[in-house]
Formats: sequence, C-alpha cells, structure tokens
Amino acid sequence: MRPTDTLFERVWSIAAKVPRGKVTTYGAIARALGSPGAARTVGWAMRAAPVRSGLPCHRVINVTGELSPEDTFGGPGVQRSLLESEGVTFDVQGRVDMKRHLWIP
DNA sequence: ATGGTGACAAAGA
DNA sequence: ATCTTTGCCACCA
Repeated sequence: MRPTDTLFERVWSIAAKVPRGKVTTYGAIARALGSPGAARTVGWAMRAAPVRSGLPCHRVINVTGELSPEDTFGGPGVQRSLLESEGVTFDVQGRVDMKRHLWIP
C-alpha cells in the first residue's frame, strides 16, 4: 500500500472506516497500524485531524469508554450527542457501552 | 539530530 | 471500585 507519509494519514484513513453507531479505541487503531504502543500518537492524530475532512473523530474514544475532553468538539456534551444520534448507548457513568459498540478494524 | 509534548494503556496502592 | 504513576511512540520546532 501506498506508504503514507505519516502515521496520521493512516489513522485518519481507518477512523473514516468506523461504521455509524460504532466506536473504536486508540489502541485498536494503533494495533491495526502495526504500532500497538502508539495509542497516544493516534490520539494526537485525532486532535490534529482537520474537521473539514469529515472524519468521525467522535467515534474514536479510549479503551475505557471515556470520551475526549468536552471542549474538544466545540462544546460540552457535543461528542456525546453526536454518538447518541448514531445510536450509541451510554452507561450511567456517561461511558460508551464498549461491549455493544466497540468496533475494531 | 535532540527535546518536548500528548483526544492513551496498563499496573499498583 | 477509583485514583495515581510509568511507559510507549510518533510529530513539530
């Protein structure tokens, strides 16, 4: 495959494949890329992900089911609303139900 | 080339 | 069960 210049591009490529109503974790993506220890880098890629690319970065969360900082998407509870809109369920603690919506590339 | 940084992950108390 | 600390990797200046 076309060796992407940076791991970022690869991350975005996978993030774009996450089906609607599902979520994935940074570690899962990092593993799919062949760098299981690059979970942090994946998160960084999401942060640097251009919104105009239409990347569903709100579907990418950490393995604990916790969402990214509220102000990351422009407002508190925005990411959660987006996921709920897609049919993602949350538990009482406000975490995503991984058992139900965890999707791995 | 080196240093600093970060939307993580796992282990220990 | 929760909170804190450590380790890892890749990008930017």
